[in-house]
Amino acid sequence: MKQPVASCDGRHPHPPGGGGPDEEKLYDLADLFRLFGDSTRVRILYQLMEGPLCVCDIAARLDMTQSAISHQLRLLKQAKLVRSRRSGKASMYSLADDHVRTILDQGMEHVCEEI
Amino acid sequence: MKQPVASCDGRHPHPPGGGGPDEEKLYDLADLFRLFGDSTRVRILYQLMEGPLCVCDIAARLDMTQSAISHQLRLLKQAKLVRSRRSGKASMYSLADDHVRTILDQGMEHVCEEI
DNA sequence: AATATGTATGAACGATTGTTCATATGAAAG
DNA sequence: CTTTCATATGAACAATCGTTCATACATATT
Repeated sequence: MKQPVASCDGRHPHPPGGGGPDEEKLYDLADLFRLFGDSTRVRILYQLMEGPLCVCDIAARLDMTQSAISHQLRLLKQAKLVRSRRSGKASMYSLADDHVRTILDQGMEHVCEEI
Repeated sequence: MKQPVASCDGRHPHPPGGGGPDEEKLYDLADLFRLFGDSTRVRILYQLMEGPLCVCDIAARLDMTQSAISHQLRLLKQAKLVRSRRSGKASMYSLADDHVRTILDQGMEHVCEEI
């Protein structure tokens, strides 16, 4: 199902073979967006924009179970969208970098303009 | 399950009630990203970045059935990410606006940097 | 009108996903 | 060590999703 080559230099309209641009990277791109494509995860990320939070605080703010939040945080962490550090018996989570903010902002901008 | 209020002015850390920022808009945001969260749709959009295409051409380029592509195009059109115009018996699809390009570029940038 | 070509769509099916439940792991307090 | 509090995780289940198949609709050609 997957096509072969890919790179990230850009600048290659459609390589003679005809697959399309950056074929393989497109799957990574979809994987990235898929993580932002769930309301629970988006709400978690937005909570973290205000600063680090532990799991139970996020769960409380979102009125969801600790388990549900923890599962989603695991996905976000795997994708390096959030970081975590132990603090006593709590785990403090925070946004991994400004990329996350940028992507959320861009998306929110689009949703709000909504021609 | 859904929380009440929302707006898009930004600038309100967390309204006293305690839901979070822009509660309702966050669902729209997730819905938007969800559309970018599928490799078929992302590949379609990338093909359209090079210019308008009819359904069967997209299907051919992506080596998928016409039906599969048509179904996805319907979703993309509903979300106003693509436009379509009839041209003879073919339907020509194109990106709806530059927002789509921006979001794809932003995402691709992140995937390519990938710290 | 009949045929051919391109597109749209409903139903069905398999696969993926998000939540819950139960339980395990980790860390601090008694 | 035992208990308590916070977090992590595997299994299971319902819901959602993407593709296929069959078929309907639309436009052009003969």
